Amino acid sequence: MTDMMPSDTQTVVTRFAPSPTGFLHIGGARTALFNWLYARGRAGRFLLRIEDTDRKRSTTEAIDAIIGGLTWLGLDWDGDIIFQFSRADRHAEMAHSLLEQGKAYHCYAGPEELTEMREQARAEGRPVRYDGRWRDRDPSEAPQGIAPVVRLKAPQQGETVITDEIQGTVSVANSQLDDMILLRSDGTPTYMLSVVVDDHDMGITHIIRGDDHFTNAFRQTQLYQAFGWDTPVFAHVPLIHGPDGAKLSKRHGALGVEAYRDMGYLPEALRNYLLRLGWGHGDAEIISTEEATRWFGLDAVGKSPARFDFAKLASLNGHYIRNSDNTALVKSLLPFIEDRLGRRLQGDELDLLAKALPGLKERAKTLVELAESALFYFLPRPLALNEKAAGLLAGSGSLLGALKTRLDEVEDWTEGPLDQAVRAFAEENEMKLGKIAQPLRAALTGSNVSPGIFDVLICLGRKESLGRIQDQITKQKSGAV
RNA sequence: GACCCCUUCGUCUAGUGGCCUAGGACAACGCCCUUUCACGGCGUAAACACGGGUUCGAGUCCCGUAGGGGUCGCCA
Repeated sequence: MTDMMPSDTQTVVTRFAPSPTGFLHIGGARTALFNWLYARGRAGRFLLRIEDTDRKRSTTEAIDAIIGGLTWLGLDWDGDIIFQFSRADRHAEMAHSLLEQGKAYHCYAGPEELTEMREQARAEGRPVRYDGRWRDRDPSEAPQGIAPVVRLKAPQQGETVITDEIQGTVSVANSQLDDMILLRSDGTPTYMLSVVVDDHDMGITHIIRGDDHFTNAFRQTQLYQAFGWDTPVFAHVPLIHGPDGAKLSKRHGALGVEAYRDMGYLPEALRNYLLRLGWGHGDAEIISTEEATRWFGLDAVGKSPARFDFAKLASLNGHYIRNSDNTALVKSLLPFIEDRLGRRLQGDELDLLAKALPGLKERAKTLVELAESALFYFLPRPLALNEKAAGLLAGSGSLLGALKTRLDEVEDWTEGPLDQAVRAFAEENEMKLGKIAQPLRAALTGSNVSPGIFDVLICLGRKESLGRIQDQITKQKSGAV
């Protein structure tokens, strides 16, 4: 394995090469992350290439989604984005040079003929592949009026070996590989040709990609050999499966990274989670970007597929939320709150949010949860109560009234005096603090769950707190009569 | 079907022949902390797919079986 590595003096160049046929899904995001980490940790370059040679399925929306996803994740690439289709002439030119050298040939078998060939092979239980029927035919036999494709004249004897940094050394008999199409009948290059030429021209030293490309590596190796080029280092990363163990595909639960953003996950949490999916470094779980670039290597990437587990992502996300800088957190949280509130937050409300955030962020696993837990601060009086809060108040009798009388006397609305007043009130009534705090919490927040009660009292302020308590007293009285 | 790959607690993983009566994390459960919920602390339960070898000794090496996955496009 080691002797296949390029010499130490060569700079590492990796690339992420998605096809713009949909959003940036979670597997692609991890592939991008691994490539980014590998290059960044080795003072190398990380390039982005959009594989848009399928003109029918490539969309600008998908390109935007991929760029947006990478940007949100914080994975920056070096230089300009390469659009593969813009290099089609170069790819075709290389195919023609192979044709001239007799290493490729024209094939006149049309789509129907090939389908028929495959169906028959399948029916007879034979391997399903092109049988090379035009490989050695004389050009004079070419039928008129049919545009041919160009196929590689691949070796039929021996075997093709790839040395993969993750999968190890694997060989396949050349008899298993058919002559791949290089140029379509309209003269445009296929993926197989384009990747090889681009990876070579871009000076890619390490190809880190999903395991679904593993068998492609054999065909690509044959192409590298036909061109007389050295192969880059291959590293095929096992795929990510869904929670049920089935393949995580776009139609089976795979989501775009923007969906994770909308669910309230932080990019640093998603990055940390993705990094640990299929890769490990001893017992390390919470891994900073700096540590990740320092530690990441292909030798520690596992060989088996991993299942996606939302619970662990959520746990990591909670950690990153708790440890977020408040100013930055407010910025990412604000859209979630305003979206739920249906309006923008005013200046003094922003101050309130900043003040309340430390108490709030302790208890949320996503920005969605965080936003919902913050909502009560901004809702107008009188507050609607959830079921449990209503139950707490119903069972508290005249407690609120007596408590309010006591709180009315507190002029210095800060933790010390408030704490003192409420505790004194509890002692006088021979009640545990919880018996008082819970109804108070219900009146103040409309819920049975919230940050510490003194924190809430202070953030809300004297006037608003007293007002909210009075609302419930009034409601109780009217209800009693 | 053919070719190739994979298999340690429910999940992600540590483990590269003796340090393993298999470690960590998430989830679960219990206890503590406590004004609720979280956080935090402590603890419990939980795995080397199976069968053969090799070896003084195997989770670690080899073979087979079973299960899972990937690929087999004029898609990428």
